[in-house]
Amino acid sequence: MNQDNNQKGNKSYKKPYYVLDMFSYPSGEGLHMGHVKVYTASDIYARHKRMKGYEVLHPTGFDSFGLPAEQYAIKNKVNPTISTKKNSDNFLRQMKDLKLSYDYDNVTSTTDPEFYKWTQWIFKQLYKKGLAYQSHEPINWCPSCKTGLANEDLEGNLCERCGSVVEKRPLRQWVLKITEYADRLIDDLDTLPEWKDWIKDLQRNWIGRSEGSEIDFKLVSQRKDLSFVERDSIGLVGYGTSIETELKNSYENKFTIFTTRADTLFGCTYTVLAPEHNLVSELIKNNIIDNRDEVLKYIAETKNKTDIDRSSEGKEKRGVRLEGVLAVNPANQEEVPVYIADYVLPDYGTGAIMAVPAHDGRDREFAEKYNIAIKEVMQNVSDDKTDSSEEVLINSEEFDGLSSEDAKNKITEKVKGKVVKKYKLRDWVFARQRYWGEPFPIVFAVNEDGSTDYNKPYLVSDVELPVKLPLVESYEPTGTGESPLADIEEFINIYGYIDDNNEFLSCDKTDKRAKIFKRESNTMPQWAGSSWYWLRFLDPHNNTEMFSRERIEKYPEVDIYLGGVEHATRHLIYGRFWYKFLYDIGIVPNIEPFKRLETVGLVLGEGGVKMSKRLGNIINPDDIIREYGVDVTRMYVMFMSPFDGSSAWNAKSLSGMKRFLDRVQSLKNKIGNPCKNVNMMDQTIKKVGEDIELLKFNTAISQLMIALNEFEENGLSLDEYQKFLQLLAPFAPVTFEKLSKDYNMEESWPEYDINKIENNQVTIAVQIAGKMRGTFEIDRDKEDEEVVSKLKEQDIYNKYITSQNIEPKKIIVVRNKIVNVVI
RNA sequence: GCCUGGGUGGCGGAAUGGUAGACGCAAGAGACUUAAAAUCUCUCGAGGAUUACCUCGUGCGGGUUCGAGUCCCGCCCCAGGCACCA
Repeated sequence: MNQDNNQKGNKSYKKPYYVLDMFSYPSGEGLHMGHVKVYTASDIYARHKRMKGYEVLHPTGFDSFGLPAEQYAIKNKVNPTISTKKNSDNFLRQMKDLKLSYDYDNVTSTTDPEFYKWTQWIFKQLYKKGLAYQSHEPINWCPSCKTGLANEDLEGNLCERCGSVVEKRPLRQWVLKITEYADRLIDDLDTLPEWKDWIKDLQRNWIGRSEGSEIDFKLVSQRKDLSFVERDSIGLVGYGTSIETELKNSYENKFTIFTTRADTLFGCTYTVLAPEHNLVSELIKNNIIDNRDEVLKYIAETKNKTDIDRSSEGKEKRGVRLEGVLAVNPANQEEVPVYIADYVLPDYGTGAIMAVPAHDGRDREFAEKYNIAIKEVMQNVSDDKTDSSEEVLINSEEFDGLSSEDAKNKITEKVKGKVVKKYKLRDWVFARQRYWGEPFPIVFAVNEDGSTDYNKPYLVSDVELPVKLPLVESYEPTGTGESPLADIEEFINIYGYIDDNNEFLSCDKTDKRAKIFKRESNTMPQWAGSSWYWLRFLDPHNNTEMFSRERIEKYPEVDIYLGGVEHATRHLIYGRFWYKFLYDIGIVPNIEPFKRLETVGLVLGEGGVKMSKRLGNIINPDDIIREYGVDVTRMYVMFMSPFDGSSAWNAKSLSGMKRFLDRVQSLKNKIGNPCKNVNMMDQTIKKVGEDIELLKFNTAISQLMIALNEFEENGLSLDEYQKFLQLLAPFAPVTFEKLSKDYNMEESWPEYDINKIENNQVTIAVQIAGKMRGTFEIDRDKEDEEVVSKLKEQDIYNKYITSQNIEPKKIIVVRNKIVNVVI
């Protein structure tokens, strides 16, 4: 409350405040009820802040790159620019219908070249800092969308957008090194006290940091013929010599495992490599494995298995032993078998594990299946057997009795391992083989034979930004893993030269310096624009800078950011990553972009099911506004549940809100003497203001209803009437405008008198033996003794205590609230 | 399996450890009306007494406390996220 007092005193200075809601993808369907809920909430919040004297920045715009527009374009042969414009205009029309108080003069869109110029510029900076690189590793390929996808775009093993099973496909990609920011993305969550803990958990979980050790295991060959020779060397003359020679040259190698439980190293009874592990193919190539065919068969099976196949097998752990080799446990030099198994993932940790079946459930399951030894090395010393944190080492001589944590370090040190951190988060696959996205500011040199030399990329000079998307006739992806842009000769082939900054500048073909280059044909993913859009919102018409210094200093961070939870692990991680990067290169002043984050709950269809086209239960905001008016629509959506809760649409409840606003219209007739209940207005001002701050719009509205009930019954003064209208204004702007115009009212938030909030009389509840028995009235803040003596005058006390000849053991008085008689 | 969030009337939902069910919807009764709609008044957790009283009641079982929807322990169920992460 205290920080809100800035409207007093210096009138000319208004404290800046940035209220942002997640901008929308302008679909052909128009706004849905979910939009109405978030946007109305942020609008009420913004209006309230404005009334309290803040200089509120409340912008909107569109995230208009993306597949649906492109698919529409493919089908109808129209450039997505056109359909996108049409849809955005419809969205804006609806937003205005809803009386959302955005700054409509500064609406911008990610597809605006003046916008994506800066998206390209940021990419350039990432590239310059070594945070953008090309990769040919197998990536997730959606055969239906015909494009590569980031891990974040998958649901299980399915394309998040179309539900197709994705394949792994090696494809040239641009990748951003988000993993380099993984620690900061986790650690800096601690600097965000206004974020909900569960959202932070979601992000931590997604990034998935685990701290552990990397330990080398020696791999030695153990040819079957060795044991054969040893057994038979006495008898088989002439055969032994050659084998001995071969043994001397025998294969020796090593591999690195990752573990978070280095303390259990002594309990390792086998090791597992991912079937895809490089060492496995090397062993096969060098003919070290005795059961080569079996191993190859298993590897092939793994390749063909999708994640769905695997889980349908109940995640039973299967694997194949690599016959002929053994791994040496560096802690005790024990030789243990080596397996390959698909429960070890190639792209996490080092793709190899030490298995400790005694202390890991998965390893135990596997060991039991293949009859591998299980060796206990930890003992629980806690009284509470469920507390696994109090384990000490046993069976290791050297380290006996050490606690788990100490043992991790000591053992890692002993075996010359490394303490390392690993993440689930992968680098961000930042290229799509599609038309409707930001082109990369990249060209490639051309080989003598005319082919593109992808090893020689050059950044396009700033003066040539934006690299504009060309107009094309066909938007269909090639399907060969290239974007449709690859076929547009006029776009792809470009003459120019490399300037002093080692950047590409185009020039005329006839220019002496002119050489042919080829443009990058991939485009950026839809997440690119949304990773920084709120910064462009500061200054969308600035055609020389991303935003002016003055603007970023005024609004260095978003004060409150409202949107859907579904963005917690993608947009909000990408956005934080880019913002941190921009901080590192001195563009923005903070380490975190969003000071307070609030997530909206779902608006479900009647009966509590999701609204969907298939079920035909979609409620169209336009229809509701037409039938009931804007204010009823806004207030009903706010009243139906708390902001972060989800609840079902109920057409009948909607008419209750209409009743409320109708009654407000006729409240004017009750103006006269001040309300008998002198506290009502002040209580309401306090409650509504506080609830808006907490986004508890449902209880704010209920307080307005309580006030209305009171005023209808007991009348109200003109002053009370005007204050009531002001409180209503952020919720029901149309009603406010209509009713306030007779009074020449200022649109400011009324103040309350804290001394008037509380009644002089309070109701004390009487509890006898812990049960409620009645109440009595007494002056506020009376001493406990007075409360007790008043209590003893009560009939209820007589009935339960005096007349029963009971002597209370104790009487507990809670000031202004309750007395409890303990008997 | 792991991590979150949640479970309160017929429904949406209120309750800094202090009168459970605010506010609203639906339902019932009544008033107005030729009638209906709208509007207004009253009732509305369950059971029993039927005047103003008692008993039970916030997913289940324990516990802490003068007092628990709220805190602790153990379960069950629902929703979301992650998912063989070593």
